[in-house]
Amino acid sequence: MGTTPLPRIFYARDTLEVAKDLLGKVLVRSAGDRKLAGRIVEVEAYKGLSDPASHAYRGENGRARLMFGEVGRCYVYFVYGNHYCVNVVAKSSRAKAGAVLLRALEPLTGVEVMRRNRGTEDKFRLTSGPGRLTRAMEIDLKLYGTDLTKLGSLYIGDGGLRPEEVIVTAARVGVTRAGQRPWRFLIAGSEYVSVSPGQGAVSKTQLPLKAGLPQAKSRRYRQ
DNA sequence: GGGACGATGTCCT
DNA sequence: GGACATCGTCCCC
Repeated sequence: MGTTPLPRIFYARDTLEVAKDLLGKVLVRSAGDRKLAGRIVEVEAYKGLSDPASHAYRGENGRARLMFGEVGRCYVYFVYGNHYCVNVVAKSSRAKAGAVLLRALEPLTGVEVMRRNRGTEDKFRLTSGPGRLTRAMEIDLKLYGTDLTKLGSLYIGDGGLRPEEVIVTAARVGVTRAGQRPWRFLIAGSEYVSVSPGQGAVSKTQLPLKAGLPQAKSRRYRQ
């Protein structure tokens, strides 16, 4: 699992569909002789020109230009003077721009390096948040524009949901410019998500999530 | 050219 | 629950 990069056609579909299908896939960071990897458990979709919360909302300018280009590349940006966030460009052929923000991972490979990078031993907090996961995985602006469909310093490998896993749909986090659009998707019951739907930050004792939350159909991407 | 603020995380109370 | 770190962008002088 996670050794073959997803092909470009995976990303050439509706942004919301790609977002949901990215759950369970594996983000891989190769840095020198090190390999860091984590399973994607939480994402958010940003729909370009029709989405006031998207950096692409104001048009094809500056850093956002990338979201109007080739799908399957990564859009990295810097926020709050402290953190990097990583997105994947994904959109149907009709859409002008679109991207999926990676919000949380389940650490798989290189956990000790991630602990060092994050300065904490708590495995549930190493990669449970967009800023945390980039810190753990050593992702910054140098990787802006990296082609994630090629075996390289950063790519997304195959994988999928386990049969019992269900996708939960929720409002996006930290978004102030668009009304509450239910464009956040996470794996129900994962102990590695950032913010549980309708609650504050996730702590170990609040988990696992159980049924009763609004849900989207669980589905698998066919290789 | 400058000021406000953000797709956040951490520490403190 | 709230302050604040800290800087790239955007938007409006």
